[in-house]
Amino acid sequence: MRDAVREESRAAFREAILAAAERVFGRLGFHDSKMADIAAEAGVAAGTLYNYFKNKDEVFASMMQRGQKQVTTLFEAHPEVEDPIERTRLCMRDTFAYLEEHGVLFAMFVRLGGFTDYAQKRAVEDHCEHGYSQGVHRTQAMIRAARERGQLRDDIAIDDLTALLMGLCDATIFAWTRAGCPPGLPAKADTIIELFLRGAHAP
Amino acid sequence: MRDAVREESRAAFREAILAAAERVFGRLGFHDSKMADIAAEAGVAAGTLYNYFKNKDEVFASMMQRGQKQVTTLFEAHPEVEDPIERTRLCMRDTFAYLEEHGVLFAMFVRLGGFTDYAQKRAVEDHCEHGYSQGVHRTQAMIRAARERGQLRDDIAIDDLTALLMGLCDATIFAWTRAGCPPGLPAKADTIIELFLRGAHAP
Amino acid sequence: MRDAVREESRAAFREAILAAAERVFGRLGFHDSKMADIAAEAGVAAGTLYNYFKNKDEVFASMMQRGQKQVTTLFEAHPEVEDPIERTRLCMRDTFAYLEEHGVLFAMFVRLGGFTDYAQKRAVEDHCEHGYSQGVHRTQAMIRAARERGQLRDDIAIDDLTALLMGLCDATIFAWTRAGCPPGLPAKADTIIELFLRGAHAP
Amino acid sequence: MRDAVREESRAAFREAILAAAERVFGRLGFHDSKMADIAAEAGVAAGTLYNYFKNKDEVFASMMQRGQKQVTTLFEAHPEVEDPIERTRLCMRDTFAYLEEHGVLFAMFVRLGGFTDYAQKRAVEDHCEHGYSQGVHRTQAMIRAARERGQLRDDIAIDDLTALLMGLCDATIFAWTRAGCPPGLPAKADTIIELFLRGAHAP
DNA sequence: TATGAATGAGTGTTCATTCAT
DNA sequence: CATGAATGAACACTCATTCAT
Repeated sequence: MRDAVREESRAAFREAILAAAERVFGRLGFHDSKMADIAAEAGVAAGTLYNYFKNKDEVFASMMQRGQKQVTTLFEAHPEVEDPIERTRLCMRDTFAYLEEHGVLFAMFVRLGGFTDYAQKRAVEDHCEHGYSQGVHRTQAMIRAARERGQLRDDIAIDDLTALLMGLCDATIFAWTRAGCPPGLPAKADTIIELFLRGAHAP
Repeated sequence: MRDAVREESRAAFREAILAAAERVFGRLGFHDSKMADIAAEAGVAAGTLYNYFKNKDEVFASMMQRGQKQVTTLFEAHPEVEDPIERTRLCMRDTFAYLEEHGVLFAMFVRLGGFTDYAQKRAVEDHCEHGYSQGVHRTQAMIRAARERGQLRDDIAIDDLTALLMGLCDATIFAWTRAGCPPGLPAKADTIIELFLRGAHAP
Repeated sequence: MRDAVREESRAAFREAILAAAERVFGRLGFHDSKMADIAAEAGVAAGTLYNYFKNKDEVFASMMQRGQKQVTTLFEAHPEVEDPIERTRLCMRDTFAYLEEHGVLFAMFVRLGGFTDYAQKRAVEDHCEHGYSQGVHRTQAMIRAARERGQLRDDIAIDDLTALLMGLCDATIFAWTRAGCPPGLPAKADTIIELFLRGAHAP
Repeated sequence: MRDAVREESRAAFREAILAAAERVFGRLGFHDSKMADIAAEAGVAAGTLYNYFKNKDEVFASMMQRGQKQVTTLFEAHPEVEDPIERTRLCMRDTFAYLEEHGVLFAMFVRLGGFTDYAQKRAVEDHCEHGYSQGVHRTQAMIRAARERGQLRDDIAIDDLTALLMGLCDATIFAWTRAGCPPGLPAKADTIIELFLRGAHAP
């Protein structure tokens, strides 16, 4: 029982530290985020971080994993909706709502794997790569399913369609970031799906 | 005259340093690139860098500016082509060819402004912002022109169409990077334009 | 009565901790031995150490004192033997046997007081100094007694004779350590006494 | 020429740092000596140390090597003296004179290899081991030569004779240290040789 | 009283920047 | 102006010690 309480406390600490890390890394990037910043944001002493994580790299990697897990959950929602495109629209809305709540830069991290700054480090590259691959595979599966149902044109490679859809999301998030993260991101999901399906050409 | 020669020599040094910086920053990211690395890559002593740039930030900012200038030039080419969409396709090809030659990570920098790592730094943010804005404005102008010619649907906001097109480029570059930068990037310009115009829906 | 039991329990804890400290300090030296190591070796929690000792220095000092007490006891044995040199030989055997059982590095500590690493620290220096002085005085007393009995030459200062005998012990222990602590150290006591008395010169 | 000057300057810096390290390590031991202390003692900035040595361990190891080289030189002097014992007496005097000039604690390091504190560290253990072994081998060779000339008794193992002589030196140095390093150490060489040859027994 | 997690002062090391040559 | 060594501020990480449970 004592152990159970302790275990719960440990989990709470870990979660608090990771949430703080998400905010700080999101705000400053990997290198400019100091362990002291994260500790302060989490309301603990610097040394405490090392009771939960081996080092800074592990904090970052764990934060990434946590974010990916959360996003993955969102993207596996709505299994009751049969139409893969419609299901994707709903998941996209949920994910965008999640992004509005959580840091945007963190979203970039999830998407890009902290690309320019961190992806070189083998220690966490696998997590990032894995998270990205998951997204690609999920999207590809959806597109394949939609094509089998005759919903998508078949004169374009699946990879290109995947890139199209993911690029649309990415660009939307990016533009939204640049605009200062105004409310209303989830509604963009509809626009994305519309553009993905019909393109920009005049009718 | 003596001065002219000297001035030319200075320019050559600057150019050599920036080219070296592009390679090193592209390879390692901002923080992991040491001034000594850049100096070594450029074949000069570390101290020499400070005769041409005030500090590391300025090296980075100048490198970004240089890249943007080069890309801008490419994007202002083909003024003889009247059709804005066709002109964009050609410019896109040229730009993609440029990216194949130069470092890919550098391309990410140009596009994202070293986003996750560096954009916070006010010192260079303006350049990045400016480079990105230029891209947005150029794209918006093209889309506006195309719409005025009746080539694009008008039930979607210009901003969204812009995000669509830029996102397609971004995602294509990104996917290409992940695939290990195989030759053939320029050809993707056609796919992008096709998808941008027609969308993914089955006919 | 309750108090007596408690007192006994406290003593048992102290002893267990000091025995653990002896092993750990012997293995790693003062600075590389962490309080956590000692606690683990003793099978208690780190915080518990502080219920028995004020701090790390006191653990070390107490451990030294304990070792010296034990060695002192050995050296005060055999009071029934009249011949001081013969008595010394017997005590030396006992002490060497004790060293074979306990850590060798600890033996070095007892002899040198953790000289290069720790003797600077005033907190424990007194104990070390005291232990060493005790050894010197004991040896000097023995030599003086032997000289009074006409057993030792009198053209050499007592201090030099003392250094000779202690140096022999020290060097023997040291060489034995370097050799990997093979069994048979006690037998070296005879060689030491023989060399001490007759020297190395051919007869 | 420029290079020659620079090279000389580098060597001077290295030497100054090692001399400072000798004093500081001798005063405080390995762990309590901070890089900042050594730098201050050498009159340079902390960072400068790292232009000459990879890390603290390397500073220590280099310092040890330097000391051993110097002592080795002293011990290879007087090749013109045929009698090995007489030659050893002369070398011992020179070495004792060197010790009086240089730090005593450093002398302990040379002899013991920083035993209790540092010998665990594999990084430098080889140097220490090597230095110690050299001393052992030199002494053994001398003793063997003396025995072949019939100068030493042959009923005692060479190893034991070696331990005797080295122990005498060690103990003499140690006792001298404890006495506060009074002048007159070189003269002790005669006493050592005398005791080594004749022993302490009354005639 | 035992526990073990929180604490935070302390240190080895890096690297952008300066400057004597 | 090029050089490359000196500088020292900054930071990740350790671990003796404290204290709530």
